[in-house]
Amino acid sequence: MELSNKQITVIFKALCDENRVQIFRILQNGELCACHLLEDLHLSQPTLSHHMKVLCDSGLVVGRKEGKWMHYSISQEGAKIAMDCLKEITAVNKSECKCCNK
Amino acid sequence: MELSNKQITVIFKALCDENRVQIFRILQNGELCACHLLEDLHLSQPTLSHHMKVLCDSGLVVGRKEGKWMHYSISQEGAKIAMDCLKEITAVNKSECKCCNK
DNA sequence: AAAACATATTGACATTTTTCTATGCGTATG
DNA sequence: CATACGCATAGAAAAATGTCAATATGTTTT
Repeated sequence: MELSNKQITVIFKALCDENRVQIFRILQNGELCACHLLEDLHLSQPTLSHHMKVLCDSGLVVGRKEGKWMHYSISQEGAKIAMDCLKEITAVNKSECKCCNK
Repeated sequence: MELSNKQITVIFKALCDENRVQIFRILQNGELCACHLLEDLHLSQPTLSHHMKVLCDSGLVVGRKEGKWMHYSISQEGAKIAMDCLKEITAVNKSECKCCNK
């Protein structure tokens, strides 16, 4: 995959804000339009719109436009990419310490 | 496990900064003390210290004090918790849309 | 065509985060 | 024991992020 440091930060920014984490919890019950998400969150509509953009940019959430509604859902492909990325970045190649060879 | 939204943000903040992602890449080659990390990064010593605190708070990195040196390494337990957390938060229980039943 | 509705964008402001210099603290070493 | 060394903390400035009110855009409905 070979994601850049910058790309990795974009993915995990999705999970760096409490409101966005809460949005994941809500979307776990299925696709939802923005106006219904808004009902469950103490946020203004523009703020929610901003968070949904961050989430879509991360790839962990996808939006589907239907008429005047935007339906958002958790992306399983995005989740897989994030998981692979997390696994890759936390993998250790060597365990001995270069400083003291322990 | 049942982590709070706040706790989840603390974990993934580790990966929301390019310098911190780079620190993971360096630590993949094994445990390293702060002064050696510093050589590979364009950061002041206090800034690195700040980032190492964020990383340790996330649980993805652990520090080991040895004399006047702090040795940092990627925590496999922390990585497992983060992966479980990511898997949990992106899991979908239902897939139909409550708005339009699609 | 006008009005209503759902969402996005703009611009301003507050908060948080990143970064640095200066300094403090503990440990080792001459 | 004084000095040097490695790292952490404090405090301040700059940059990024989160937030809202106002407004724009696009779609549906009357």
